[in-house]
Amino acid sequence: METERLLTPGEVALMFRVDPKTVTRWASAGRIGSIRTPGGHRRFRESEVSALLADLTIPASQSTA
Amino acid sequence: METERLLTPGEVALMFRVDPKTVTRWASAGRIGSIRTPGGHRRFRESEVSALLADLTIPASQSTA
DNA sequence: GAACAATCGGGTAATTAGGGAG
DNA sequence: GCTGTCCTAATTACCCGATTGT
Repeated sequence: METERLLTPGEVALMFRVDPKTVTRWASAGRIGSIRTPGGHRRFRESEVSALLADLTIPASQSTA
Repeated sequence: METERLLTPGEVALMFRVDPKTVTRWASAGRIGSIRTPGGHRRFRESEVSALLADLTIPASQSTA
């Protein structure tokens, strides 16, 4: 089995440079998949977060011509 | 975990001494790389911004010779 | 059981996005 | 062509006290 690395809201917040509450809001809005602990805290799949971050990343168009 | 430092439009605007709107236009024009949050807000790589800022900073030719 | 940091939930200000006219 | 300002709507950030995780 492959051990999927899980990230906390704080970790994801650091990656996107947003508030942990914002990450929670994304999960509530269904913009990102989340896993809840028995206590109600959210965890996020590292692969999904990385993919989302990469997908939303727009490189600069080099126009040094 | 290696986390790339990201900057908000407002922070970049302060660095360049321009309006945040102008920074947004640079991103739209592809003149600077950008990362969008799932909510649509932009974030910028600190390293890229610094490099661009340094590139625009033309040091007065040292005429010490 | 106790302590600490982080996350939970809800509510309110600040920032940002997008279009338009100067 | 580029930038700063005005507008409205959406998103995000910080406030609180209570619960969860380590």
